[in-house]
Amino acid sequence: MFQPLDPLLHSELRLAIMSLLISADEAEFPYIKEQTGATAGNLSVQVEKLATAGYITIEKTFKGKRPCTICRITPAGLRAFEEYVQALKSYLEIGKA
Amino acid sequence: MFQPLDPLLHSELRLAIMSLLISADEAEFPYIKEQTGATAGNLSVQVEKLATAGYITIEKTFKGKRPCTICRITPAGLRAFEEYVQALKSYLEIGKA
DNA sequence: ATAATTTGGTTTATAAAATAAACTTATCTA
DNA sequence: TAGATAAGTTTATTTTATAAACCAAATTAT
Repeated sequence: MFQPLDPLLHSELRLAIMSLLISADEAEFPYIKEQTGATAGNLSVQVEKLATAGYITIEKTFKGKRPCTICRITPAGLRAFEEYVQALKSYLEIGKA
Repeated sequence: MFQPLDPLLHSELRLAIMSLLISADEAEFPYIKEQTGATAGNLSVQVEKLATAGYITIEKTFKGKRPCTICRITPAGLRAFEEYVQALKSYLEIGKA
């Protein structure tokens, strides 16, 4: 009946992060922060969780002299996102099939 | 960019409950329990939360001699669900619009 | 030059949420 | 009548989300 929802993706902020990375394919920490409206602390924690799960990668480089954290989605992350969307449909597609 | 997700609906179990009630329009506690696979305790708590928010009603009657708890969705609940689905789309519809 | 501010974060503590375990009451059944 | 089952509720535990506090380096102001 209802397919289980990946708890890692069923989170407003983490879902937003994944959504951004899918369309942008690469994004800097401050940009994600701005787009999601998250605090830096919260974002840091959630990004770390996604990386630990292998859904994204975190590259720490420099932009001139300032540190620059770049996030990218992984193939596993993309798959997980797609499965999550499929699972969600079992809750949303009312009376269909 | 991303629309906020009603935290009351952004929960696997509560979303399943709402989904059931939308298609069934009326459901008994044990039926919801069976369909969602939730424990009675968890279900009791979550159903109570939805009722407190005015998203569903809880009618306590009897079926023969045994107690029987019937849940129904309210117009406000239906609206909230629809808004939730709309909001979700801002996270899922990648690269569209 | 150095003090204050801003940038770019991380770590840690707190608040909220989900979940299950334990309990209650009443009804069947052996 | 003793034990099991049904139908929940209440309470406790665990997990999660979130924000507050912190840190280091770079920039700006005095």
